[in-house]
Amino acid sequence: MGHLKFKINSEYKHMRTGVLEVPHGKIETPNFVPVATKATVKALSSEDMKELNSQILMCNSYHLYLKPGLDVIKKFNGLHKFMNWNGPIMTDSAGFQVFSLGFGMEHFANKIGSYFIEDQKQSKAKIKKMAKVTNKGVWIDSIYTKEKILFTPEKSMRIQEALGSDIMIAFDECTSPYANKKYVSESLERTHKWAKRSLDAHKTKQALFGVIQGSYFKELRIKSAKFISNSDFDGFCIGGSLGKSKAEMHKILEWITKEIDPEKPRHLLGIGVVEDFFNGVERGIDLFDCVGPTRIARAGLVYVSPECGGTVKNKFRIKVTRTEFEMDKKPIDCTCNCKVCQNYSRAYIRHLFKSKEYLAYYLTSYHNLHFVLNLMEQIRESIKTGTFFELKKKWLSNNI
RNA sequence: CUCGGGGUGGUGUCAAUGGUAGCAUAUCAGGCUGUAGACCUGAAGGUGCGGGUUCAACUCUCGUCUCCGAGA
Repeated sequence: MGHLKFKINSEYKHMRTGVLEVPHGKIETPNFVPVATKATVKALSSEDMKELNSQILMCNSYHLYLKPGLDVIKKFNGLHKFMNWNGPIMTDSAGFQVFSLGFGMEHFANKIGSYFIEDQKQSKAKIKKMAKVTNKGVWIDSIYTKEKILFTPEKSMRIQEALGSDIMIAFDECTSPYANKKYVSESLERTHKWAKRSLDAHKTKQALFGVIQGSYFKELRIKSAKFISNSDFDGFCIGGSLGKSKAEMHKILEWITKEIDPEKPRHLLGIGVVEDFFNGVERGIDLFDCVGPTRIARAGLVYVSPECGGTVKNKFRIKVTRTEFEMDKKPIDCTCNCKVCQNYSRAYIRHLFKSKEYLAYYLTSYHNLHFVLNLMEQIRESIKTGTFFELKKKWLSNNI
């Protein structure tokens, strides 16, 4: 067991608020973990993240192992000094790259959206998959060279030790949403063996979370939840494909949370749009991470509160690059008190995008993260005061 | 005025043997859920003008307008 304390303060139905304490600080839960894959939240600095009251960041083993490499990070005694971030850091194991650079790259699938974007034509470029799974580990190509690197549970642990994260994640196989039950079942056996190997290779006091897999198969999800919960992990991650619809994702979460130790923190990997926060928290999720807020920000998509009018299709966001905002003096979000909304207009931000000015990415990334971190704070507050469902209703009026 | 060389989407293009007008960029619109991708997908948009030859003209030809260069 690593250095981690998790204290649950209040519970309301299946949801709870708590404080997760790790060497570099405390994290109030439920909370959102901004993703800083290559030791930076894209377009933002560590000082910005502090200003945004982000309580933790997530970095990535695969990417940092390739660049700058462990020698550089060891020179700084870990990521915290290297990236000038004093707060908690969790590190992903490279398990997601097994999917994203493997099946995902070959089939242009993403772990959630693949079912919902089938009507869209996919890129014409033919890309070969860059990951090959074996029982020993996974051969993943470098994205920079053609070099093939074997990632194993032991290697992932060594990388994460060098990164010095507060919370490590066990190396797993993130399976494709298209994988059939036979494959997922075999993969799950492998992931469970790897979980044991990660625990055996765990030599430091860093906390270690195990990953529950099993795709959308009830039997496999429950099996995985039991197995990981009975192992000596400090917390749980829920990974992999979460079904073909939001309804299915909610069911999967319910199967899992019933089986796992309620005293330990639960992290839902890679999930995080507005409705997911409400629906996840309601089913007992403590932490979310997601690239969504920062990725869509760089394409001009910015979050808005329901009363500020999103699009018909998605009432939580607008595309600030649209012609209709050319003369718009209003801030991105009429209720937001972030520094971007206090100081800049939609028209100006639209102009920055049209001119390809870097500031565009900064302002929209900043706002989107403020938005989700602020929303999580509201959710925490609502659990404490027993007003969660009122808040949920205000945001998701039509029961998403 | 003379001689020469040009006029192809908004822009660029020594892209198109007389035979489906291509590419880039800009524009417009979608999309992105443990970040390969400040990207991907889609749409709209053109042969300066007028004749002639031909089954068929951006392409050959005549005229005209216009731009560039040189000369007077």
